[in-house]
Amino acid sequence: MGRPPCCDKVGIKKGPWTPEEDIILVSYIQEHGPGNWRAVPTNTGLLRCSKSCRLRWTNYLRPGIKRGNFTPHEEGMIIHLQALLGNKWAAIATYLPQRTDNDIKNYWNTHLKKKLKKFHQLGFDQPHHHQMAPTTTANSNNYHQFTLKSYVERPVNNIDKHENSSSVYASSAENISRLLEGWMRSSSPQANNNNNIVTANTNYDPNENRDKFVCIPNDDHGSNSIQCYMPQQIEISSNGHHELDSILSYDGRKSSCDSSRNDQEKDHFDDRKKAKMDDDIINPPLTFLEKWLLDESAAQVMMDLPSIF
DNA sequence: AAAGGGTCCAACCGCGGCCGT
DNA sequence: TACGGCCGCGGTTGGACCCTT
Repeated sequence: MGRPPCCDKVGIKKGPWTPEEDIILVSYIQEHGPGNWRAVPTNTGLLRCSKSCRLRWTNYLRPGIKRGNFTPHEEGMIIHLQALLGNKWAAIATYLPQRTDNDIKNYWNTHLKKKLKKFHQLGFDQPHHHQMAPTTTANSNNYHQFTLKSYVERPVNNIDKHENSSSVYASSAENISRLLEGWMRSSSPQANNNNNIVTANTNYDPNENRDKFVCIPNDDHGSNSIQCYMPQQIEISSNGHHELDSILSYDGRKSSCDSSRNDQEKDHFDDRKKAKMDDDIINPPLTFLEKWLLDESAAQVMMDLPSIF
């Protein structure tokens, strides 16, 4: 037998969220943490399905979300990562803390696709001397021929202090307080209590938050140190190199997350992986992403993009 | 000033994998 | 082991807003 349904469809509210609903949701999550979405509508009295609650939290109320225009740096990363990973927006979002997968997806569909199309029409669609992603997805684009240097060299200390993990909840408070601006002024004592809760949260579980960045230590390639946002999956080893499974294991023929791989294939895959890991201990490799980011040969092309657009 | 078209983005939908029962 | 709900993801939609004519 399965679980009981998370919610019944009858009486479920749809459409835009009200500030009141946001407060209820944020207050609840502050107390209980994100997760167990099935219980959220029941415990909060929200007339929303669990899915809607999760989406609202993930795409709007979650701490550390940055709204507004994308920077050229972010644009470059999206273009780059889309070329590498395809339309894996959630995966791309792990490299862009503060941006949701939904935001990235929207931005891609509304801005970048057009820009790149225009870029192609300007005659930049011939194969470049630098083919960066032989294992890229089936997307029949040539975006992979570009690379962007700017975000590779972005020092961590340029990152706004509000972006670091110790203040992620402050960002959430900003989000919702901005949202609730005006409403709070004329609100009841209850609303003021909620406001206090919103701004005073300390219960946020960092393990639930993908909005993290780590500093990749200097490497030995005669390059500036790489300091960029990286997803949680990265493990920094003692020798300063890191393993990025999601990239390293990416195979253009078959994704590493393809659960349809049969056991035999999996065994071979595991053997190869183990052999590679052993080899890596002796010769710590640059990850595919690192190699890509460090390749300066095509950097200038991408740097010129803004002026072209 | 109004109409029509375009743009943007929050939210919904449907699917597939995971996991509890 | 099978069933069925939960969760996360990518694709799509609808309505508000903006721009052009």
